[in-house]
Parts: sequence; structure tokens; C-alpha cells
Amino acid sequence: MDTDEEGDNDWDRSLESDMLETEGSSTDRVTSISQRVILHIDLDCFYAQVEMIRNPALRNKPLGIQQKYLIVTCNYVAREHGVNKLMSVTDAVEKCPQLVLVKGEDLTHYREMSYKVTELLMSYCPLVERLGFDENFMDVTEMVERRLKETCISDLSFNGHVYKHESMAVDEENARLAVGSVIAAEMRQAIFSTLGLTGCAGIANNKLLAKLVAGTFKPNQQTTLLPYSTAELMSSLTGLIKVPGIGYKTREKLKALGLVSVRDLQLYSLADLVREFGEVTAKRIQNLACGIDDSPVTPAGPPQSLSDEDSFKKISTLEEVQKKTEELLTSLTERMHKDGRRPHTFRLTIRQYTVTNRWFSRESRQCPIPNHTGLKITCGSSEAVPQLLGLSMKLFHKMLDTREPFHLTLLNVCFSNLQAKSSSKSSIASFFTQKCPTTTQMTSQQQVSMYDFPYFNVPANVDPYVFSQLPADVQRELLTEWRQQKPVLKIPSKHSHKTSSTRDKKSAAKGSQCNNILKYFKPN
DNA sequence: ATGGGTCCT
DNA sequence: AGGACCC
Repeated sequence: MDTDEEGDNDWDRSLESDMLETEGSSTDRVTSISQRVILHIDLDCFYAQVEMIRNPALRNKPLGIQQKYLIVTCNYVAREHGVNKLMSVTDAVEKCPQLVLVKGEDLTHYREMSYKVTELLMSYCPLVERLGFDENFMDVTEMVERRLKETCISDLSFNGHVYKHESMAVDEENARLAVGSVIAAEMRQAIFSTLGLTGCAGIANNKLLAKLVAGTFKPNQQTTLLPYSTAELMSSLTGLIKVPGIGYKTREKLKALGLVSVRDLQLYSLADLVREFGEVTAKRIQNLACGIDDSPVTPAGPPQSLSDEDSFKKISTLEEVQKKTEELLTSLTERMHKDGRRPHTFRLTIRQYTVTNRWFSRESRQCPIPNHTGLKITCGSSEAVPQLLGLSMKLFHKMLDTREPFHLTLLNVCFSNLQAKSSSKSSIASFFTQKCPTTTQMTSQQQVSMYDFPYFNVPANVDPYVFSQLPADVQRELLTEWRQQKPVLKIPSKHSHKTSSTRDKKSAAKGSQCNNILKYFKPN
């Protein structure tokens, strides 16, 4: 039923849409050079891997990571025993009585490892986008172009699987993806040898396809999608909800239109779809169903918000609310202090128990953070928590009339509107005004060869991580300038601490003076 | 669901 | 402030 043979038109559209050239260009050569090469790197059972690194004795045992009554993920030994993600602890232990459980409600270690992975990837190529804690997209198009110029096509081969092929010769058409597959293997190897983590990679011409194809061989494998196999990959999806970008609500609306399969959505009238969703969304979801996705890889910076939450069976008194909120605030302010930036907005979120459980919806109230409080958070003063607790209770009373009985099942505290506490200048501007008298050397990392080093074309005195934090258009502008000229900007290199000209790692990790961006991308 | 995150309306 | 999406 799901087999699809005649729908060729969709794939012609797909190819055209991803081309950078305008419609007139139809030669194969132009087509192939205009395609992006996107990697999706997806760590295997991430929380379980982190716990197995923390305690290697868990390696050969079935391991489940428990949050409340749920197994949120488990290692592959546990999966062999029939344990799966998001199983209840009861069901999991029934399936596998020897299952070892590790509590995973505190995300600190996972978050730290997650940023180490992103940081490592960014050291090769600045265009890295995070998705959750365990997935990263990379746009390696420029790296591929550079390598291709110095590589003979006859010396190339695909690394890992090629979707729906047992083997694949490299020719001019697929050479760029082949180079992408080699780069993907290097990224996975770098992650494994420096952090001890395994993962999967997908290599394709856009994010959607890279992500989907990454999942076709698991765990610890990689797969490349050739453009002409797009139709097969998309129609292998068992339902519209499997298309990233189509979530529960959209699936339900599509179901109401009679659309349940990917193919249904591909072939549905766009005009009718526009009537339901509006033009932008209609086009986007129909394109997704066709494997078309021109969304860019947007480089990750430091997080836009920090939050801490806890769920529970029941909280029904003000005292309990106060106590739980204080706990949450204590850990959140600690994290915020380590971040180094100053939050300007505070939000309190609750979830109320209701019998007619309207899809677990939350309510929130937010307010500006007064200057004196914000400063205390950032400098790590113990007075910050009581002040925030005061704010929290005010917000709480805006949501609930506490003269009436209440039943909460969740509390969340969140800092947002995070601003670098810089001295008058914007933080980005200040990077470029700091002077660094000595030119520092770029050292290669780990087993990475100099040839591969990420910032091949950025000046040696530019910190790659700082560079990677700049908006993409600024990056491109600077790269263009640097290609033509000597660098005009003086920026302290992160490697310069080795020659003692800047802060060492420890003071950088501790120091409240340390630049906020580096917090997330420097080892602790 | 859990304990986070993103961006858009 | 809520809603959609992602893990």
C-alpha cells in the first residue's frame, strides 16, 4: 500500500528547491555543486552512555535511566531484554528483572557532556546546530568543497552505509556526499576518542533528510542518502508524525482532512492545505513530506534560557510551594551564576491537576528581574534566592487564588532574556576591541590533522569558538575579508593560556569575569 | 509522561 | 502567555 512508484514529480521539485541556482540552470554539474552537505549526528542512548562513562561497571549490565516512574532511555543491553524508551519502571522491571536503574532527573552531567560534544564539533566547523542534548546538525558544505579541490574522485569512497545500496561507486554526481560521509566518520571518531561516546550520523542535502537517514542504521553507524533515494526514504515513514516538524497537533489536523500517510500529504491539494494552515505552514509541511527542507543550520550559541523544574503527585499548600520553589531556585541561580550572564526576566510555571486532563497544559507568569536581584544572581550572592522567592510568590498569586484549594503537579522556574554583563560595549563588539599583542599559534587538537583544522581560513589569533558564536552573516563577512586581506582584528586566542598570556582554564571556569559564551564551550 | 529546550503568534 | 515543535 505504501509503495510508491509513479510520483516522480515530487522529486524533481525536491531537487530544484534545494538548488541555490535559479531555475534556468539545469546541467548536472550545476545541480551537484549547488547542493549543501548536511550532517546529523545523533548520540546513542545519550543519558545511558553518560552514566556508563561515570560508572563503567554498568557497561555490560542492562541499564535504565529513570526519571520519576519512567525509563527515559536505556542502554542496548537493556533493549535486548525488551526494555524501551519511555516505558514505565514497572513494565521495564517486569520485562527485565535484572535491570539496573540510575536516577536521571538531575540533568547536570548530561548537559555538560552535551555541550562538550557541540564544542568539539564546532572546532571543526562553526555551523553546528543543537537539537536537544544529544543531536547536532552540521553544514559542512564549505569543508567538502575545500577537500574536493584537493582530492581525486577516484581516491574517494563512501564511509558507512549508503541508503538502499550495498555499495556505491563515487562519481562526480555523488562525490560531495562521499566527502561528507568521510567527514561524518571523522566527527564520530573524534567524539569517541575524546569523549568516549558513540553515535549515528546521517549525511544528506538537507537537515530533514540527514536526520531521517541517520536513523536507518543504529547504533553507532552512519548512512548517506543519495538524492534520488529521497522518495524511498520518505515513503518508508510509517506515518506523518514521523516527519520531523509535523507534531501531534498537525497530525490530528491532517487526519481530519483524511491525510494519514506521507504520500497523502505529498499529493494533497496545496490550495486546500493553505486553507487549513495558511500559506507558510502549508508549503512547509507539504515540502517536508516531499523531503524538501531549505531551513539553514543555525549555529548554536549559549542557551537562550535556563530553567529548572520538578513534577510530583501533589502539592497543595503554600508552604510546600515555597519549599519546592526555593529548591528549584537554589539550583537555577547556581547554574545562572556559572553561566556568567545576567537574566532580565523571571518566569514561574505551574501545572494544575484537573480531572478532565486537558493535555497537561501549563500556566505561567513572568516579570522583569529588578536590577539589585539580577546583580546578586550573577555574582553568586546568597541573597538572590530569597529575593527571587519573593518574586515567585507574587507570580504564584497572580495565577491562583490561594483561598481556594489547589492541586499542583509541576513547578518550573526559568531565567530568560539573558544578557552578557559587558562593560558598556556589546559582548561581540568587545571581542574585537580587545588587543592581543602577541600572535599565538594554532595548535591542532587530538588526532586531528592540521589539514582538517576547522578554521583553516580564519586568522591564527582568532578564537574559533568565539568566531563560531558570531551570527552567520557576520562570519561570512569576516571570512571574506580575511580571505582577501591580512587580519585586521586582534583577538586573544583560547590557546594563548598555554603561554600564560591570558587566564588559565581554572580561573576561566570559576571566574565570574569570564566571558559568558566561553562558559559553554570551554572545558571545565 | 520527564526535564529540559527552540521559535512563533 | 500560550502554543507549536524538538529531544
